[in-house]
Amino acid sequence: MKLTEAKQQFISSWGAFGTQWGINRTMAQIHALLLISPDALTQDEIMEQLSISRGNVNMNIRDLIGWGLVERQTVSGERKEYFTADKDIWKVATQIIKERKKRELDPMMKLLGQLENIEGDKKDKDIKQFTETIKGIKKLGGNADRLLDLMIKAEENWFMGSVLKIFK
Amino acid sequence: MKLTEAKQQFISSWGAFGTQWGINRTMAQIHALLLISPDALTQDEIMEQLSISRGNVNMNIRDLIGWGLVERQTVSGERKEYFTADKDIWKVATQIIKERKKRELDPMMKLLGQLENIEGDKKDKDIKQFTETIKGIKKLGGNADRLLDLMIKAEENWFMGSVLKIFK
DNA sequence: TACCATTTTCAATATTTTCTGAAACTTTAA
DNA sequence: TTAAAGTTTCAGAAAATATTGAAAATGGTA
Repeated sequence: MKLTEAKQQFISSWGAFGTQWGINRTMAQIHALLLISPDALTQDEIMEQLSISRGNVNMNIRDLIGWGLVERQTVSGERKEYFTADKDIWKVATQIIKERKKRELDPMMKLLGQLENIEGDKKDKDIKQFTETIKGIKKLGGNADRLLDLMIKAEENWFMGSVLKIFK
Repeated sequence: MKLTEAKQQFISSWGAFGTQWGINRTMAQIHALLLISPDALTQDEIMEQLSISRGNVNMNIRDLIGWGLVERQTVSGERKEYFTADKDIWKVATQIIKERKKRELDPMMKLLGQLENIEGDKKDKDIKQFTETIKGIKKLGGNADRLLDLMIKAEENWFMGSVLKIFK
């Protein structure tokens, strides 16, 4: 397969993949483009390569920076800004986990904590089922939380090595 | 907190949570409702409790069944259909993992396999970066795949126990 | 200061996704 | 059969999201 074609496919699939995970298609595509670009790119280059507007590039880049996935670079003597993505996929993954945990899991755990104590007869089957469901989700969430923290802190080799070794 | 209020909050937050993960808000809400309902519910009860249309309930229930998260029940002598969700949260989680893996990770791995071999000079920096990025994602995907398979097959206690023990 | 290159913002627009509701269909029973 | 009770479908409407593009803001230079 030719590089140009492969690039196209990768960027477009990565965008579609992102959509399924609640990530803006363009944001995923910009990230994909930066992941496969050896050098930093300018807004104009991104606009051109993905055929999207300046405003769109600007907003999505800003989000990607907020996710800690993209960095702004300036070349001394130039006014223009360049953008790069960290190419270490393990770091990319842990960064995404870190952010989603902070943005989604943490607030959810907080909510569950508030919903744990319900007024009324503990024997009532509605109350019982509600409380048990909340408790169950909270427990799973807590475990996930610890597992993800472990991943965030771990080195890829150490983590994957240790965990997958459990198989044997 | 009163049960009615807590239910409302849980359902609405679960819906919002789902949205962020690329899951239809209503589908997540129906699932939440069934998770906290001790008895199976009919389409009409779901319509009423969530204030949504019959068509909406029907389609999302169908999807939930497709995800293996909800079951159809019939009571002998009655024409009506009842729906329940498995209340075991670990099973719910593994079922979701299983489905997402099948629907998303597997196709992605297949695509990456196709993008691995690019025609042209292996020394060219564009080709090099592209190939390395693809390789990196593929490796991470493979590890995730094995880890998730492990989770799917494991008992909660065994899995969480073994993995989290690595800490110590 | 004025000027140019570049970035940022955001109202308007376009696109995608979800939801409704009524018609068509199915099943059961008299 | 026919009817009643329930389910499914899907075209069109509504809502949610993403995108554009041009004006405003910013930064650097002479």
